[in-house]
Amino acid sequence: MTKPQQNPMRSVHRAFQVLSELELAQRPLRLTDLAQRTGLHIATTQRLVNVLTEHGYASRHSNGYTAGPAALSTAHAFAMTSPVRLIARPILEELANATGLTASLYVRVQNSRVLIDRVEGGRRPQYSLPIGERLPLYPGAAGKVFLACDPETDLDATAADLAPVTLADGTVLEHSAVLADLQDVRTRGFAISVNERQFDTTATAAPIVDSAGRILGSLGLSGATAELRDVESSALPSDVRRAAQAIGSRVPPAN
Amino acid sequence: MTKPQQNPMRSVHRAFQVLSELELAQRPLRLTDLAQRTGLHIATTQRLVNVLTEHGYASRHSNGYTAGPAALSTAHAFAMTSPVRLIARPILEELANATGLTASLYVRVQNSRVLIDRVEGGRRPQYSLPIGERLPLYPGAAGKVFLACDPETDLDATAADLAPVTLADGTVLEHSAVLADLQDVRTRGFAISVNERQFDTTATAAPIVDSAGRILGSLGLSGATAELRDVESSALPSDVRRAAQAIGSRVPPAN
DNA sequence: AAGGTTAATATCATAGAATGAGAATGGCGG
DNA sequence: CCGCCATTCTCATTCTATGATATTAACCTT
Repeated sequence: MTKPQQNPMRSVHRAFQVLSELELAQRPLRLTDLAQRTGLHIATTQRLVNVLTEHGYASRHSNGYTAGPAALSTAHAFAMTSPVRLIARPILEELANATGLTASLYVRVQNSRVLIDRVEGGRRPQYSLPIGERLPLYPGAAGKVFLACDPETDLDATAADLAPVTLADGTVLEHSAVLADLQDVRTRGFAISVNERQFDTTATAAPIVDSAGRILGSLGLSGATAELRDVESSALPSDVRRAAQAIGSRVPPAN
Repeated sequence: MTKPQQNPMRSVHRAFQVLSELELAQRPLRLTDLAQRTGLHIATTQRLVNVLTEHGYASRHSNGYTAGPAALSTAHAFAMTSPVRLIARPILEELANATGLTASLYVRVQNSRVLIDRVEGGRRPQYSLPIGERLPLYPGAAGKVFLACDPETDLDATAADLAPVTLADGTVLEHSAVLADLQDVRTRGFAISVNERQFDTTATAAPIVDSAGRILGSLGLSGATAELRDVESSALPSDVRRAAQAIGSRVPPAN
């Protein structure tokens, strides 16, 4: 998606561009497809996927290339070493136990968020392991937080980029609605979403900020909309906000 | 570890070299450390790790760099699309249910194996999620299979590279012992390990081979040594072998 | 706090790697 | 058996990647 068409480290950037397409496709891609999607010359694409494959980040199959197993081991290393994740873990458990809801930890990667860790709250068992899932920044409480709570972000421009957005309940948000939403999140320091990204799911989220003011992640708490009719007036948002602050204060600042 | 110091795609190779060190270290590394470990110039290392960070495959913290969250989402994509994994899943469950043991699926990445999927058998609950763990090829049943069952591999040279090896029970294997072991695995078509990599763990494993004879992975079944005193004479090895063949026969050949 | 030390980033000329056009090979399906 | 599509190879040109050095920033010691 991102096309860093600048000079420096071009081939490396392109390698990750290819990898990103493999990840995005969620199905095997033929070399030609890859070349088309990335906009690179076939020969170039070929050399890049060969390197990716050699290192295990891509795999070749009968019907094309997919992401490779090396990503799994790198992900494992990340999970074992990420300070935010390690610090947040017990707090996720605490939140999930206390509320019976699902506690989730996201970090931002470029223009999306990635689910880093999750503790399911109670009843309904979890069938799929969505950890590692990549989601958009806008619809969804935990995503909005990244946009709204980053002082660097120009909310107006961002809203313009995003709009119009269609939510899971069918609502369509225009520029002004998105902007108002983001501004609201920014001033309140937390976000609430009702049936935004997933129908019948309500969530509240708050930013995890280090002492230097950088956003390290987003802490979300979600459950069935039916069970959360009174989120706005409940203590949940401030609970989440407090928990997020607790995490942030324990993570040493990046520099 | 691998140093592809050839000309083509040098910078991309180096990028993965850096990433590999980050993964291996399992702790934050400072830029200088990274440069030393990879043998690259500091300036070069810096540019590479910046690109990695920009794409989310590395993260910067107060005390150095670690692997980054993008690896998680790529890993997720891999898990959702890998044919071997998808095909093997039900068979892992079946094996684990039938035997009460732990069924594991590994694939090879360069000179190591990565745990792709696992179904725990019965009693003892699993505390850590070791999926993604990177292990050596030699000690351990599931690893040996990759070396022994690949007709391309020169067992004698491989044994020479490996020896001497110290097992978890303290045994030290010299060249001849390793060679004999590998040859045995090759002729029998499955491997057995007792207290080799983990003390008090016994395992048996067989290669997953596609119709073209390429090794796609390794299927292992493991449990406490005490419960598996009679593996050699039991039906387990051939059960595993049969299951591995079943998987292999359902995966379309790579080309 | 201030000075000394180490780490991270910027600058720049040169070498050589990366690129893309096209040709050649290899597989697959008809 | 033949033609088609995907992949791999070849090669000259250009621009990117490199590494020595200089600069800035962070850190720790006292």
